[in-house]
Amino acid sequence: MAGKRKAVKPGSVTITDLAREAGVSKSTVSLVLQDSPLIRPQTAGRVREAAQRLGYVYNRRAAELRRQSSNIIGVVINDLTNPFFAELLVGMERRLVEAGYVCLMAHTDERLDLQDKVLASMREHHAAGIILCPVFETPESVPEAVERSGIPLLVVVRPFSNGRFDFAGADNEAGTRLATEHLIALGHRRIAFLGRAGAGPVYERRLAGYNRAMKKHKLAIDPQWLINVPPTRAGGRDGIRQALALRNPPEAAVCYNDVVAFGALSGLGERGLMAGRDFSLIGFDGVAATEHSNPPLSTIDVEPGRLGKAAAEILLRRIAKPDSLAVWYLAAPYLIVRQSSLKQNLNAKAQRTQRTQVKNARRPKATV
Amino acid sequence: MAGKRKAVKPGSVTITDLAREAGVSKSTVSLVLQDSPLIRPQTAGRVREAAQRLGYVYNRRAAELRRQSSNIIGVVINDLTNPFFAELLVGMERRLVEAGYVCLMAHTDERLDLQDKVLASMREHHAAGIILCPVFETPESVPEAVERSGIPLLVVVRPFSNGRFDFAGADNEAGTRLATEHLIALGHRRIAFLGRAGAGPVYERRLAGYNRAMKKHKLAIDPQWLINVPPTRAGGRDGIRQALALRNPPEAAVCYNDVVAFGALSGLGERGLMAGRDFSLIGFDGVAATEHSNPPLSTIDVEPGRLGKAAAEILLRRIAKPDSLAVWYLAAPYLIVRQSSLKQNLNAKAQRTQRTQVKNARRPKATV
DNA sequence: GCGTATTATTGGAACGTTCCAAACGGATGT
DNA sequence: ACATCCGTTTGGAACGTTCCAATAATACGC
Repeated sequence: MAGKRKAVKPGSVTITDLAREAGVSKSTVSLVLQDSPLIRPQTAGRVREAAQRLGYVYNRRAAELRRQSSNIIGVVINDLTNPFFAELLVGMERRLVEAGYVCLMAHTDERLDLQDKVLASMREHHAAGIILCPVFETPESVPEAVERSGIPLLVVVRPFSNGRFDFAGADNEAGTRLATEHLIALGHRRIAFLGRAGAGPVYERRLAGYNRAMKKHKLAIDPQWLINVPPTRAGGRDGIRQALALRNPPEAAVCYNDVVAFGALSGLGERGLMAGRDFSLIGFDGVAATEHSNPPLSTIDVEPGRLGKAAAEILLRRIAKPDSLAVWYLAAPYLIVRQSSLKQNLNAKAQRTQRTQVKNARRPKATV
Repeated sequence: MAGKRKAVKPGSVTITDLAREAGVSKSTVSLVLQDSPLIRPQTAGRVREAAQRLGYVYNRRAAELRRQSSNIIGVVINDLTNPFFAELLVGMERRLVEAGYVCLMAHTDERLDLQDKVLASMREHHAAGIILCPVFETPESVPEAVERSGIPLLVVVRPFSNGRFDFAGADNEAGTRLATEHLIALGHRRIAFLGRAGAGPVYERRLAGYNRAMKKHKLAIDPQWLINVPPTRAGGRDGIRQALALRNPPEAAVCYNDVVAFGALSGLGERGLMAGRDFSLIGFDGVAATEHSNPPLSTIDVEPGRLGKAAAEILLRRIAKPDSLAVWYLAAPYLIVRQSSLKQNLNAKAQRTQRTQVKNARRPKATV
């Protein structure tokens, strides 16, 4: 009884086969497949039964060709290895499939040529929309080309100076300002900043937040504290090594992101030092792993998963009404204090309490 | 001169437009687009020029409809948040785009209903192949349905008992055997195993390796050392807490995977303990982050990225010849010793040397 | 019974490609 | 002058859907 009648030649059973099997026209079958109320339930039943019997699978590409539509969203990410992006992607993807889309994922590895290639590919697939986290130094012509091809585009994380494109990211400057103020509030004065200088707008804003907070509290910045390392774990470790080797070493550091901070934790460890006791460290992004690093990492949380979801939603909105004004979404970051930035190590229970308090206390809504 | 002639109505310029513009037939245009040697270079030039001028973009879905082909590979992952899967995915994706494919990524979050949904979706898109990391408790009917629909299928990481499907994974038992032997060689006798019991074949094999090694060295296993926690960071932390609270506490632990081990590092830290000095810890997977945790984590490396690449290659091979025999690929894991599993903390330089030695010494090829 | 709504169904032309078979123009051979 | 062949080019029928316009079937009012 169940599905063996016709030896199922792969993908070969079509709407016309169903029509023949159910004794109706292919138009009718088509209407049934879209649950049209026009069809008498009885006939619909017959058709569905036939579909079951023949093992029919809907040919979406044929349908989309005809309808000039698509349920594919292209997502271009540059470094999935960074948990921030992984969590971002998961957030997006979840929301997108919920809305009936499917996500064509591409990884650029910070390579411009790859990015061009995958974007072209997505155009050829007539993606219904594209979410792009551009590689460093992406010329504006790239998003412009996407836009010109008529595909709704959302830029994430790294903004273009040109505000014409929808954008979703975090308020980086506010974030590092919070981070730096936190370290200052702990009594630190000699605070370093670890990151890759000149690495685009994100770095700039984060550095600016740090500068701003330092200036506000009239703290001089020794230029040596601006430690220039790649935004990787290895970079973080090297950065902390450099920092400790200075004649005028810092006693705390705000890190470009959580990954750098993890590296820094490791770098402290190899010197027998412990963040939160011998040095204060704070990360940026709020990836899940911060909660269980050794020690747990204070961070500026932008809720990557939530940001991804928001990004997806903005794109969906844009697809629904292509001509509305560009939106510029900035997630408001908040501070999470954990053991990596405590003047002295309290016992575990006390720390936990403090964390929750902070987290609940200031948890602003994201602003649009 | 460059591309502004016709106001580009999105996606609207077709092969027929090019034909008109270049004064040839659409058949000719089609041949040009596929670099057919049949066409006189001169005419080809004219066509290409026209394409440039009109901003033509190839409509892959139309072509694929006609040719009954596809360059889409579906990739179903259950937990991108685990860096192992992220690295696996990156490895696959890189290889796939290199081969001219594009990757339809879906995240199942261990939910069977979602998995069904995305697999159906991939079938509708007529994916050229599917890479599936099945959620726990996936019934065999699921891969069978995929297979029946004629789409080449590769199962990764979690095997089905039925060996009919192509599979790529790691030699889990050998891995934990290595891990356990390493801890034993360090002089440990009371060794725990941290993981989620009953969580499918991967857990079983890994546990088996541990058991085997213990038995081989005639070490009794206190049942309490089999600590049952979810395979997450929080699980690892809880696991180590439980372990330390035992009347007969272990002095070392092999962890189900690196993520669990990271949690365990954190759990040790909150007790003021340090892996490699007060306790020995080893992970499994070899994710990049192990190199820069605090302290750096000993692990059983299966090279996730390389495994992903291998998986992609197997699938590509299967697509090329659909009727060849099923292949069962097991990456041979190897031991990486880092600070988390040293009897006492040597100084940093000595440790580094030891690590590299071990790494170079035994780095077996993967077996097919 | 007959027009007339109303409800269900259907034929067939699209959508943008590919690719077969056929045709074209010119050179070559006889 | 004709057949033949080669290198190029082309018409048009697919591929599996959707959807408009048109038709068929049924119900309704009179």
